Amino acid sequence: MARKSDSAKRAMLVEKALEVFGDRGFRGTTIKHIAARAGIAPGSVYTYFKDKNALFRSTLDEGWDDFLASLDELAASREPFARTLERLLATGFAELSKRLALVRGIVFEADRRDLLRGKIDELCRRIERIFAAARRQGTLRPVPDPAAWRAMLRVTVNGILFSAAAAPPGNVAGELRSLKAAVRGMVAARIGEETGI
Amino acid sequence: MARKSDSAKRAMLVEKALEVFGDRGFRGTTIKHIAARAGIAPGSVYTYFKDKNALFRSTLDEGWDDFLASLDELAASREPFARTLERLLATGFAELSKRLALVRGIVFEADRRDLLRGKIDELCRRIERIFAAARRQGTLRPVPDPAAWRAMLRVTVNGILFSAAAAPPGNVAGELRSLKAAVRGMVAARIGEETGI
Amino acid sequence: MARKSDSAKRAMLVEKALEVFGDRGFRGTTIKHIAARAGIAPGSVYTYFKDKNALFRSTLDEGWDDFLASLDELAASREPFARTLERLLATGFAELSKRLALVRGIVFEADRRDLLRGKIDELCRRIERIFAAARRQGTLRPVPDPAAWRAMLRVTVNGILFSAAAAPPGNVAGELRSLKAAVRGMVAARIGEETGI
Amino acid sequence: MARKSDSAKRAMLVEKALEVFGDRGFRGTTIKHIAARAGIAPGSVYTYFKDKNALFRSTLDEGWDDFLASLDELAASREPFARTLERLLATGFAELSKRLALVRGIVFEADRRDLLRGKIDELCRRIERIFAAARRQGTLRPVPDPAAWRAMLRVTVNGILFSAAAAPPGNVAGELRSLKAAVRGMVAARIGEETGI
DNA sequence: AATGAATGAGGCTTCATTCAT
DNA sequence: GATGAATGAAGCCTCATTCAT
Repeated sequence: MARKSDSAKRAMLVEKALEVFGDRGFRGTTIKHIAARAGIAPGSVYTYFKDKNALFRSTLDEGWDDFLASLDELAASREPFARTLERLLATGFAELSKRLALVRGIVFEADRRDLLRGKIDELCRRIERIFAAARRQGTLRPVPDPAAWRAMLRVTVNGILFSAAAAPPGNVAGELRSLKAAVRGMVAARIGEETGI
Repeated sequence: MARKSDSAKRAMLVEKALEVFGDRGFRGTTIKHIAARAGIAPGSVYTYFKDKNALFRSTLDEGWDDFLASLDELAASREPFARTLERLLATGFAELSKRLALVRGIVFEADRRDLLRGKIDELCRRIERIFAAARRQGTLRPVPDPAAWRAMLRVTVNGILFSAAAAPPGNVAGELRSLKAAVRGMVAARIGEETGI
Repeated sequence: MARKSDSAKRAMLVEKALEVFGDRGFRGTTIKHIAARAGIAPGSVYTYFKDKNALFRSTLDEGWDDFLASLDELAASREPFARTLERLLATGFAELSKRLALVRGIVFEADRRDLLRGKIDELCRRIERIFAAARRQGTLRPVPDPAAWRAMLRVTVNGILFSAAAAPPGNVAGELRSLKAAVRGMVAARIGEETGI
Repeated sequence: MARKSDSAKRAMLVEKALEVFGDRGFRGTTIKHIAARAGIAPGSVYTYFKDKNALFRSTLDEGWDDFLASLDELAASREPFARTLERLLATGFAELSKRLALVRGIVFEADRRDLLRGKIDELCRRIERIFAAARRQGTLRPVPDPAAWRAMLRVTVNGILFSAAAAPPGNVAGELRSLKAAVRGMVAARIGEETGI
């Protein structure tokens, strides 16, 4: 074989691409930008991806899948729901911090609203699943109007993602911290009711 | 002074530009698109705006100012806060519906996060003012932690705007309705507490 | 209106494009080549043609149509066929000389054999029509096997076109002259028989 | 000397390259296409050929030489010319069928008119030689104007090659058959005269 | 002021060729 | 010798902007 075996290079490329897409959006990003960031020649990008679109898609899909997977571990436990919630917040915001570029990539794409909605729907479904598990296990009370509940969830999730995506580069950590506090506050009250505590 | 017809044409141009920017984003929109929508020649755009950026900025600034202005009338009244809130929702969502393109223009621009944050901060400040007025007038209880309250407000506002911006073109009205219901639900509980009713 | 009215410029562009396509073939020709030959900027080509393909098609179609039209005047006369034939040769070779680039454009395109066959079929049909008219008017005898006759016509037409297209740039005129003489010789014998003289 | 396996691989490469060049023309063919067809890596092509041009040249030269060689056997016999002619047609069209890709490669290359003319001149010379031999042996009458005769030959040969090269992929065999019939018809008459039969 | 053709920089992508393995 | 990833020049095309009319 020639040179390195290089699925590592593909991964590296995805990672770098994600950074640039996150910074500049799809249209604002050029193949040259990405290649420069990855330290390769522009043409080499096409060794790994059919075109700019495929690279973008792979970038989002793969990152988002990892993101979602990180949430699934939370669904199984039997602990009091307040603990599950705390872990959800911890994991969610840790991931958010790690994948901020990804979230920006997802969030800021006027052209691709479907992609965007799809991704966020996936995320909401995962979170719902965590709550549903807790309800099945009796650690959380059922809600009277599931559709309304789901709508609220979506507004909140969108609010978090969008707020995070828009955070000023200089103070991302601070923003995320205050965001997390706010969300904890928002949810705490409602969950308080729902758990009947 | 420019003749009346000129300023009318400028306004028309802003309006049409807003539609296109809302549909396709900044980079996805060409001067030709806008000119065609406005029924003028591409070159004529430059009679009214220095360049594409200036047009975009004017478009957002002016539309957003109108949006904000529509909220200010709500700050002055002495009615029970539940009523003010209802009017806020009514006005807010009516405007959202009317200015969806604007919101999309604001929301989907990775390059311009500052612009975006600025606009949304303005909006949050207006809404805060409405609440503050109600608190001064005693129709709403004070909050214990204003910073946390402000953070929650921002998450919610972002959530609404982003959800609205991402609504599928075919069913915007439906989405906005369910969004409004969700928000009413979210706020109702907290306000219920806060108003002490 | 802006600048010149410019359907003249389109025609000029077609003409220059034809030269370059004729010299270098479709793939060997770049938009830059054509633009340089026409004295305009590369981007300006796209004012008149959607893309390189459209330019190529227009180039061939329009030139070929003119070519064919020049032959149609020959079909109507009642003179002895030897005279018609002479005029056909005169016109045909004059046009061939004038449109050599076009013929090269038609002839040398591996990718586009259909286009090529189509064009040449059109041409053969025109020539057949001239012969058919002469047969109807009794200035030429009928042929026993029209299909075979048509096949021969096609071989001859292809032979002429291809020979002309392949002529060395330095001595096109000489080649065409000797080609014409050869064709006259080839046809004379057969026509001699067919006319019964 | 290169090992046997090497020269076999080179030959195989030439053969496959010919197919692809014949299908897609010089510019339309990529080294990758050829390598894939030959079942080797793109880089390996450069072990056998300096560059794409050299491969193309070798491809045509070698194939064409074989083609020409197949005609030379016809020049020596003492049979009546009608028989020689029949064998010429048989061999010629059999070879044409076998080497259609080659002929297409030769025919459709606007850039390389010299190459093309050279090849076809070689071919015409071989055919002339066959006729000349027959004339020397008295099985065919001399022609009064050899230059004119040569010109006719060239038109006919070009016509055949070009018609064959342009044949629709779906019906090559049929086209060649009808082409052969046409040529037989064309030549028969003249030869009839020339042989005095 | 309005027009829209013209411009040319810049983006995406292809592909002949090289060269580390 | 073989491989195929890497390279980067070069091609097509878009589009913000200019400017002659």
